[in-house]
Amino acid sequence: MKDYDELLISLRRITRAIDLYSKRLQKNTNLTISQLLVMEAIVKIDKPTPSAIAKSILLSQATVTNLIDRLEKNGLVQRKRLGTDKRTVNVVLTEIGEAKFKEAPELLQSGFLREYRKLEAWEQAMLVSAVGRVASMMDAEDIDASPILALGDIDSGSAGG
Amino acid sequence: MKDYDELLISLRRITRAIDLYSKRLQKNTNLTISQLLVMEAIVKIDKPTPSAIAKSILLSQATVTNLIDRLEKNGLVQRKRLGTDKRTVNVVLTEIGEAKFKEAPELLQSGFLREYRKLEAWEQAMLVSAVGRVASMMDAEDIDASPILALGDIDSGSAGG
DNA sequence: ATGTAATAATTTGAAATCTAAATATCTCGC
DNA sequence: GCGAGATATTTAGATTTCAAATTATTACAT
Repeated sequence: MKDYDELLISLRRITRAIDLYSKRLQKNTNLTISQLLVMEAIVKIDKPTPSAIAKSILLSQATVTNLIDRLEKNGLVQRKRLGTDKRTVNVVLTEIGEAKFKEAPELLQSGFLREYRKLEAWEQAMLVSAVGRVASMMDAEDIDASPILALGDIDSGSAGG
Repeated sequence: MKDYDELLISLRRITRAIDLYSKRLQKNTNLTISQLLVMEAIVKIDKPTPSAIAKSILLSQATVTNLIDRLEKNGLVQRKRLGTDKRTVNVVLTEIGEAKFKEAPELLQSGFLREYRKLEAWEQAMLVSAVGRVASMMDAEDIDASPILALGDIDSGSAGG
């Protein structure tokens, strides 16, 4: 039993719940949370390029390219090279995309939102702050990464997988 | 701007940090967090079968099968049909697996753990409790999903995964 | 102008994850 | 012993995600 076991389990529950919700969404609307996030970013950002979108929703550029591929294939967005710089791609919603986006479901489970909205303001603030704190501690630059590397390929010999 | 935007962003930061850590681990040790969780479960559980492992680490059976495949290919675990019931598979660590497991890295970023362990006990408890609460709210049965489920299949019983 | 470095996007390859379907085995009633 | 239904596992198919390698274009220095 590690001192962070309970936390780890809670985090896995959260991750899993989000994933399952995303998959349910896809089944019902043919859109995943990530795809919706991309669409939201397209609407929000001034001149939405893949890299700007990636930065705004915390995904890598490669992932965003992939998501845009899917959205484009489904006719919801379109790539256009508008600016003078021919490297950059601008992504816009098609009419169908706009329509779908307007009636898009929430990005968190309705069950969660119902509970969350029942809470007192101070309780919500407390949760938001706690989760934010965990996030900061999680994605901070990991200085101690070295000990891991120092063990060095614990495995330098074995099978590649 | 939605009322849960900040929370959503924090959750994405956490998810991403975990994923990146897992990938870094794989690069250095050829093991991911999920694979380590499976190994941990094998050690902890009495007669570890894929389904028991899946239940204990909150993954679907299919995912665990996949992870065991990978571990087996790398020589860290072995499948054995020990019991009288020939359907069930028992998973055991090989010697190599045991050795690797002993020197396995932590399941959360060292940077996070360092920060976490600096906190007062009450602060840790507060974070654990807050994250646990979010998890409960997240993976609770989603009653409002009814529009979807109401079609006839509340799935009483089975399936966990 | 020409070549080198930087930037934007995409492609490639690998892993995790799910549901649903397929396979193998077991239990129970007859 | 045999068939129906239950249980354990695996396979199939899809998506997300990343790093690294590629491709295309721009910016800068000589």
